[in-house]
Amino acid sequence: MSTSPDLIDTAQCLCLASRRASRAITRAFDRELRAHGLRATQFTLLATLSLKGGQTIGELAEFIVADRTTMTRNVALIEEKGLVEVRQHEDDARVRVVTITAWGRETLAAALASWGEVQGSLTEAMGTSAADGLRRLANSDWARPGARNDIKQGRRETAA
Amino acid sequence: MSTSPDLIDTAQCLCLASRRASRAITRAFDRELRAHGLRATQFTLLATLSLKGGQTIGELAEFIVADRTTMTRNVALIEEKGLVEVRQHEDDARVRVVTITAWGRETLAAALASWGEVQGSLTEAMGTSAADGLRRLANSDWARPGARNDIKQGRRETAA
DNA sequence: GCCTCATAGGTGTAGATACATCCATCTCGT
DNA sequence: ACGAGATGGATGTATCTACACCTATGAGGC
Repeated sequence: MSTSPDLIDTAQCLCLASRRASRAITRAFDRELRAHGLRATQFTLLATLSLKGGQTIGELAEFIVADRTTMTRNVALIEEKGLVEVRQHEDDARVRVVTITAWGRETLAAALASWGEVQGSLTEAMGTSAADGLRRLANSDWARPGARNDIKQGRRETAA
Repeated sequence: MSTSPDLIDTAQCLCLASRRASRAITRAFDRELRAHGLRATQFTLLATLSLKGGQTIGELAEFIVADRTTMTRNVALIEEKGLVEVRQHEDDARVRVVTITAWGRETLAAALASWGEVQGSLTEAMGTSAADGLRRLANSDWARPGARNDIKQGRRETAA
C-alpha cells in the first residue's frame, strides 16, 4: 500500500526527530566538556577505551554505530592530543589497536563530573522513561550495522 | 550529591545513545534519498518549506533545532541546486526568506515515496511506541534553543 | 607456493554541525 | 535625529559523518 505518503506525514519524520534530539543533546554535552578540551564524541571514545581496554578501529566504529572511516579520523584527533595511542596488532598487521593513555585517563576523570551534570539535568528534563526509551532505541539490533544495511552491499548470490 | 559519577555510568550516556540512533536513522534515509539527489537534512528542509511556506533562516534553524550558522550553509546547498530561492524580506533588510521552487516541489514529490518506505520500515523495526517516544523527545521544550542553552550567553544581569 | 576473496584501514570528497566573531540593520529611548 | 543594544545573517575554523575507492594483509582452496 502507501505508494506515496502524504506530505503532511513528514511532520512525523523519524530522521528529523532523531537529529533534533541528538543536536540538542550533543550541544549540551559539548558545552560542558569544552572546559576539558573534549567533544562529546571524544569523551565517549575515551570512556569506552577506559572501560573495555584496547579496541580496534573497527570495534570502536561498530560500538558507536558509525562508519569505519569516520572512526579513523575521530581516533586520529584524540591521538594527536595524546589521549590515546595506536599500535599495530601483534598477530594481524592490518589491525590497529587503540588504547587510552595516562593523560587520556586523567582527562577522562576530570571530565567525568561535567558529564554527570549534563547527564543528570538532561535525564531530569526529559524524564527517566524517555531517557530509558532512547537508550533502548540506540541499543536495538536494527540500529546495528549489518541489520538492513547490507542490502546495498550487492549480495544477490543464491545461497552462499 | 554525585560529585563525580562512576565511569561505568557512562555506559548510559544519553549523548552516545542519541548519536547512535541518529547516525543509524540518518544513514537509512540518506541511502534511499540518494537516488533523488537529496540528503535527509535537505529533504526535511524541502518538506518544511512546502508545508509551512516561506521561512527565514532563523525560523528554519529553530524548527530543526540547529544553529543559525548551520542553516545558512544548509540553505546555500539546496539553493545552488535550484531547490529553493532566497529573497530579501520586504520590510526588514536583515532577513532572508527561503521559499521552495517548482523544481524543489517536484524533487520533494518524487522523494516522498522513498521517504515513506524508510519511515515505514524503521517504524516497524523500532516499534511504534519507540517511534512515538523519539518524536515526543524531539518535540519537548528542553530541546528548544533558549531552554537551558542561554545559560552561557552571559546574561548574569540582576533582573532584566 | 599461488591465486582469489575477504577483511582492516586510509584517502578523497562532500555535507552537517556549531562556536566565535563580524557586519548590516532594526528598535527604542532620549 | 542619534546612539546603544538587539537582531538576522554570513564567514573562519574545527569536528563529525559517510560513501566511493584504494592499499595492504590474512585466510583458504588447489
